[in-house]
Amino acid sequence: MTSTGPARQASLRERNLATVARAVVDAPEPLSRADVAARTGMTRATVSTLVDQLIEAGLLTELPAVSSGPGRPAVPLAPAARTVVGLGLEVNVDYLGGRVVDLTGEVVDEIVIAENLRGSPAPATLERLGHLARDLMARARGMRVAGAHLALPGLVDTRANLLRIAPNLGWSDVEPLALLGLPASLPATVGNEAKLAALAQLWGCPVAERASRTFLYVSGDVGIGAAIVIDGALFGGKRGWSGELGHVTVDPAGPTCRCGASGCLERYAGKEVLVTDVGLDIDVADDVLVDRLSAPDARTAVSTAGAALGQAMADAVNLLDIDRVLLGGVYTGLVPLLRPAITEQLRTRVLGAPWAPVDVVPAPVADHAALTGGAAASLRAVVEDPMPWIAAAAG
Amino acid sequence: MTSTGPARQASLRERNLATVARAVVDAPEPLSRADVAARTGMTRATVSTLVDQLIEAGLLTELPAVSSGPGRPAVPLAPAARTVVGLGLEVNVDYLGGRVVDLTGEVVDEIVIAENLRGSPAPATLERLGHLARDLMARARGMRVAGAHLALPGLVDTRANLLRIAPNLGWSDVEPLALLGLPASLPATVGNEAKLAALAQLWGCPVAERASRTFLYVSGDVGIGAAIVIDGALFGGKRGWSGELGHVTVDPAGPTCRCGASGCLERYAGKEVLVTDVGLDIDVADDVLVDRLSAPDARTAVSTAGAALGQAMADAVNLLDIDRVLLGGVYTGLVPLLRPAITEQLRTRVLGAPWAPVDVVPAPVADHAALTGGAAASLRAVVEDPMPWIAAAAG
DNA sequence: GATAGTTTGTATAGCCAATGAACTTATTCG
DNA sequence: CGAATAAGTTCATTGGCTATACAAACTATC
Repeated sequence: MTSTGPARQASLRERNLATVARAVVDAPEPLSRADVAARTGMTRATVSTLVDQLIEAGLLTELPAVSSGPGRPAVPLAPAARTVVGLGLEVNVDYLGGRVVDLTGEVVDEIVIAENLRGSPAPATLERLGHLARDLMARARGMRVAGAHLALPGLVDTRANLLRIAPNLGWSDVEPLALLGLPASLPATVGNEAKLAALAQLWGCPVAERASRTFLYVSGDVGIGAAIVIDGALFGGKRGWSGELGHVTVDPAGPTCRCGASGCLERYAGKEVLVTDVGLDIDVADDVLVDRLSAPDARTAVSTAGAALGQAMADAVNLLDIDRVLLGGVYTGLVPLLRPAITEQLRTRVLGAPWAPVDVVPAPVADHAALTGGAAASLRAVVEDPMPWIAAAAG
Repeated sequence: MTSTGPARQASLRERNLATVARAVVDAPEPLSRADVAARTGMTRATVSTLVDQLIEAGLLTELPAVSSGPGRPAVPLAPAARTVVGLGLEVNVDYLGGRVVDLTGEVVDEIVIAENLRGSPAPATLERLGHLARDLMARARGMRVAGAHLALPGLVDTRANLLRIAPNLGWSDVEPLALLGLPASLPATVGNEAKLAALAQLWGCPVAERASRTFLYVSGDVGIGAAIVIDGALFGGKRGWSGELGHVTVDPAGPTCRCGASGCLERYAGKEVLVTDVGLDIDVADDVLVDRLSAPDARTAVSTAGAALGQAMADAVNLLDIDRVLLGGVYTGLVPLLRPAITEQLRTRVLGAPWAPVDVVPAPVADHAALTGGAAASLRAVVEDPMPWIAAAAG
């Protein structure tokens, strides 16, 4: 209730350090101190001291100076490689794994174990993942791990780091962090798989490829999750349960869903429906499914799913006023097939469509995006608040 | 793209002034300087200088000291009455008007003209409203008008202050601010009626009655608009077109909507449908309609509308993770009638419902809420950034 | 009814961080 | 080689918050 805290002198430092760090990390190409000053409006003197601190803390590095034109050549700055890293973890129906990413966005290390985890025992599986995570951390010796984010396919209470229910894993009411057994000093949180994957689209790839800062990310798998990103910020809702697109009603008279309601999107466009429509097994690889759905006799299956997806998306767009949708998960490869039906729905059902059509594109980061997103989220926290790292480096 | 600006020393002042102003304005009862210090974490010395400036600027006042218990009696602080005011304006299908509100939340003055404005000519009507607004400003001589917000029932591009389309007025592509002819020095914006009404729920009533800071406000009239408020901030979407709940699809095979799509919520729970269901005219007063819908023979009409409303709300809640819905407009009085059908839908369709049921309550501010909300929005801007007012008072 | 006790509000010295202007450094161009 | 140019650094100055001490205004008690 009580607004934001007081602004002390130290707050100035905090904010300006973050501003400088952001400027360098988010820049498409290396900036000099002078560039940063011009871009942020600070004086070169201020930027200089801040940059020095960020270098000292291991968050930025100086690249070799290159001279172009008259004047003293600029010293280009870039995020430091392999000094501070983030750890992304995930358990999903068909694999479990971890990925280590550094501030440059490079994947430093990863372990991914493909395996069917439907109905696996939560404690044992999470203990295995914890072991895997500790292995990764041991292999990252010399680098400081900023934090870990665990992605799970289900309803995660982000305030309590509690998994309420993950229907496809068959898990419910799990406290995953306790079972992982990570060092207590490591900031760790649990998040929904789709939301962390969305963050990967925002930060987890080279700057040029990054998604615009406002979009809806839709992740198709057995369940259909979504994440809402507005102006570079994830919109999680009150408990982090936003984006349950899979249970938006497509037709109230439709088939019953696992969730107990009727006519949910999942029953029209979920992976289970897609595979059975074309006579495949749920464990089929995504590219095989895409191939099979490209065949002429799969056209009605595809257009039915696309229409349902488009209808649900239209509802979301009408509620949220978003003009860009990224399709991830199984849908990534299906974009060309699904797009006609989707855009038709968006065109007719979105009230604002005449003035700004909605873009539907495949998600740029596809490969285990939630792992990258989880790692990137930890790193983002460092960029947004570098002060603790300065203090630690000085101490 | 380029992050936030630099933090100068002056930024500290700006932020702390805002923090103090917020603390006093949002407090349920008057706070002393010492209270503010304790609550914000600043020192009494700092708070003292800041409070003095805010008093000087006419934003706060000292109330007579009351002594209770030992020690020097505290001087209670409160928002100043009738010094700075906000102006809310609105054109809707059945009236046009303006309202002047001060920092205490009191309505200082208002002019409301009940009148059927469907199909009225936009330029003439807005010029009339402009005249009315100038009258109100003249009558508020001695008070400083912080800003004006015009509420319109339609798609408003909040970045360009452009009305794209207001189907119920029959207006399209209007630039309302130019037609109002307000003084150029007055900050003025145009907004959607439902969104400004939602802001009234947040700020426009005595603190105790204020809605919690996260809710969905649904305004039922001919159209059905909604506004999403998360943590005290309106979620407008990219252009301010969020909350088009009236065009969420209830049944893709349903009747055709004015918007061209089929089965929109508006066709099940809009006022037009409600009145024709019970044989009334569209111009009927809201309380007459409520009375008529309370009759036993209106039960199916009510439950059909409630179920549709509940289904659309469930979609919204699944996407947004909000656990409180305020019903405004015609719906305010219908809450007891509609609630059973609505909550049934929410209970079965909202994925998170087992862990946190959704509250459905009538909106606390009902009477021309958009007027109050528009005025309150201007005042909120003053509270959130008092610095310019300090400077003006000093100069 | 004077005095101790308590809390509010104000004054003053000190500190921290950003500024601006001058200065140094490193390059290109003529 | 020197003039021009731009990057980065140094340093006195300024603004704003903190801490500490102090003045003010009240209650409670002997």
